[in-house]
Amino acid sequence: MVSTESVPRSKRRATSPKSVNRRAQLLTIAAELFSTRGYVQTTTRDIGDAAGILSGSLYHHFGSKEAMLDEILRDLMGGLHSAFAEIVERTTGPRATLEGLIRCAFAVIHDSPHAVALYQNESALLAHLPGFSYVAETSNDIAVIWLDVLAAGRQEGVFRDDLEPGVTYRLIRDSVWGSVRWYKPDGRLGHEVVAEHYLAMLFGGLLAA
Amino acid sequence: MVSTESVPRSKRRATSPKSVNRRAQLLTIAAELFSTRGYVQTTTRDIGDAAGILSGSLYHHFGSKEAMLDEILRDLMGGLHSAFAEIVERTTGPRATLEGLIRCAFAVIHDSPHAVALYQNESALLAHLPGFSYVAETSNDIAVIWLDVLAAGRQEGVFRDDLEPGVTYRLIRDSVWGSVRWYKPDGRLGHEVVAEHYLAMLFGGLLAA
Amino acid sequence: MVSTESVPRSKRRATSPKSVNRRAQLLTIAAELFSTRGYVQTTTRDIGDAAGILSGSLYHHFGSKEAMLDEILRDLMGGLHSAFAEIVERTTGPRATLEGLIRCAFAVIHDSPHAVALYQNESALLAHLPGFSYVAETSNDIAVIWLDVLAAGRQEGVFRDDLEPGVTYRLIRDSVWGSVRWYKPDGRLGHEVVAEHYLAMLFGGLLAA
Amino acid sequence: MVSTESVPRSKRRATSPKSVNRRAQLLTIAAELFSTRGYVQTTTRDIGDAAGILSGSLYHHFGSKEAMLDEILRDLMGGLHSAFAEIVERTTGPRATLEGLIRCAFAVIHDSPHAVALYQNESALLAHLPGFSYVAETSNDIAVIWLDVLAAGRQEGVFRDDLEPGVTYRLIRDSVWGSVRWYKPDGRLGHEVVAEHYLAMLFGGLLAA
DNA sequence: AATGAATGAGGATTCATTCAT
DNA sequence: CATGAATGAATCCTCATTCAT
Repeated sequence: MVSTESVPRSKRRATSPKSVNRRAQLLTIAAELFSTRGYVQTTTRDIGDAAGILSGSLYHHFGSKEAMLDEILRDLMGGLHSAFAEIVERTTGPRATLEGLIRCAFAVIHDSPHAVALYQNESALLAHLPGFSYVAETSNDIAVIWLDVLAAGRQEGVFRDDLEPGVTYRLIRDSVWGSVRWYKPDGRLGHEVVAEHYLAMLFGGLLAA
Repeated sequence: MVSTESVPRSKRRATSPKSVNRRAQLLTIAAELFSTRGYVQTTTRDIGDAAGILSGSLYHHFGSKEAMLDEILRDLMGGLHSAFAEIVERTTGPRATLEGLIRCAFAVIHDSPHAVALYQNESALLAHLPGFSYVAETSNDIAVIWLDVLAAGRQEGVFRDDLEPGVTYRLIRDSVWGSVRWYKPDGRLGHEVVAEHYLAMLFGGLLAA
Repeated sequence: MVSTESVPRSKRRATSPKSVNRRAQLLTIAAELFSTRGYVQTTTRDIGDAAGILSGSLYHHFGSKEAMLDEILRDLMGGLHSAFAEIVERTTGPRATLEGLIRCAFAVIHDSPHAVALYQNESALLAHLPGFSYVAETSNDIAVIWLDVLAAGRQEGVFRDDLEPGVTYRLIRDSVWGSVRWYKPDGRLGHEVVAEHYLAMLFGGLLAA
Repeated sequence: MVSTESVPRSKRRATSPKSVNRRAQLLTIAAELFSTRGYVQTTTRDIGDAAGILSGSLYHHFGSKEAMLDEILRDLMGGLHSAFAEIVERTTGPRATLEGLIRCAFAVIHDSPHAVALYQNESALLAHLPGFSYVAETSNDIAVIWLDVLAAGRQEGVFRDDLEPGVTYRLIRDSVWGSVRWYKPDGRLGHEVVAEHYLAMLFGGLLAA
């Protein structure tokens, strides 16, 4: 997700490496603090302390604390949207697509737990912060993608007819993303296992045959 | 909401009835603000403004802002626990019990959306606030209740054997309580309908027969 | 200036008197500090110290340091404009009017030296501060008043024909308002004396007959 | 203004010529910024930006931001004093001398508008900045020169007897130097014209014959 | 019960300045 | 000469809380 792709290894040394790394380091630190303590509860001093610099020095890299939040969320939302869009293109059939989306979501939670937690936990804040409307907007775009899959599956008779896609989507979404609060990236329960568990339950139902 | 309506002067004297009402009024206002803006973002002045008094005057009714949060959460958690315990006693069979628990949860969301949202959204805060450990504790007690039902159902062959109760519980919990973020108490979709929808999906699965 | 109009005299004791005074006191203190140290160099702590309260307590009375500056300047500019307009109405003939304007200006400097000094010294700041455009605007309105008098006097043959009103106005204005930097309100040289001196020099010229 | 123009590489080595130029360039930039935004409001970053370098790099040329201000003002005050002294020597008769001083002042405003504006606008700051007492001192020396001329002219019967030289000096000074705020060095109104206008008004008075 | 003035402990941000590279 | 990361002190402002009236 933070990709360090095709930059010629040789040229790497020159301008960016240190500064780019520093920014990324700081963002990682900030994301973790934001997600565990909450954005407002996290002081710039907390971030500075965790990074080993003074809080004022953060402003050499970022315009404000809010700018850090913005960068974290923008990365997440952008990556999320394109990842989902790609899955829709790559798969055939609503069931396969939905499986792909769900597996992808759990993978993202595994890779960027802090950013996702931030997005999950700070909804109240984000709704009121000017300049963060793109979060809700991308959220909506993503909802459209998932909804289309659910609606198509119902249309095609793959998904049950008595379940309303709008409600179904929300219920699925909350199960999936809510897992960020209990999933441990380095625990014994891998994200693929959790995904498989959820898919089994979602598709087959809780009841024994 | 800001109302200072005409309460007969005579009735004003009785200390308890009025003050009890006043406390409840203030808590309702606070819960709404806390849940929409976030606890930290809500200032005592916000609450005072909404109640038509000055922020300092809140301290005649409550010891602190935190005390208001405490009272809101204590009411919620207590009610939740006893409601769930009662359902366990009143019902027979894991399936009926689980149905009861889920219907109850959606009903609570309908009745106390703000308190539930508070509990959902402020997890990061609550984990760090001293004096609020009871929230996590009651949370745990409740988890035990639900887990017991799921485990018993699996044992009895009512629920699928390949689904691990611990994971299942979390997935169900997040779907159910997560709905507080989108459920509209005065919308056209009643809480019973949502509960029914979820139960259908949970028990029968998403796939068409 | 802060108007306490039609409130029944009897009830007056209740709310305003203290707070109105406090605001005025604080503004007086702020104006003096602003004008002697400069607006930016004056810290809210300076103001608080001078007022005997903590800097944070200023925010009980004013929304910001800038709001204090605003109130000071708004009072000055408003008073200035209406005073000049009144003089134009009350006098007849360009010479008498100009005399009136000049005497009034020196009187204002005597009465509100700090506010005038502020206006004189912080032109660079005021030009860049958003929300303070009214200062330049009122300044312009006032310039129009003075210019009209000068132009009329030249037209009527009272003032010399070889002096361009635009330039003349600026030269007069700077002499008059510039005196705020050296005039001492409690010195032996009264503002009437200074006005008379300037009028003598302005009308008759520096050369001996 | 941001120019990094093509200076022959060969010439580059000589430490003084290039660096002297660079210093002068930077001072010019600083003077302009100081005079338009105010000294305090101008950040070293502003200066660096305008010069095309980083703020930290300014410290290769100057010891501090204050040192830049100092150099600007020292140049101005020194030049001013010697120019006035020379005029006193070169002219005969109070009237001719005063004319010379005034014409010179307007010429200086034309040549160094930013430095003069700085001196005019930052009086509050300069009075409190330690190490800048020379500004007030030279100011005083200059005042003595002008005062002597005025007093001599009055003594000799060239200037009116009813005008007190001390007050007269201040009124003249403010008109003259105040023009820095509105005079446009590249406008259609040349500084000689303005000087002539002022002299006509000052000597002959505003009233028509 | 409520007011309104004040406290005091932060918290985000700015900025001149330093220094290793 | 210039960079860019960092410092550290100061500044404006916020806000829960107290208390005399």
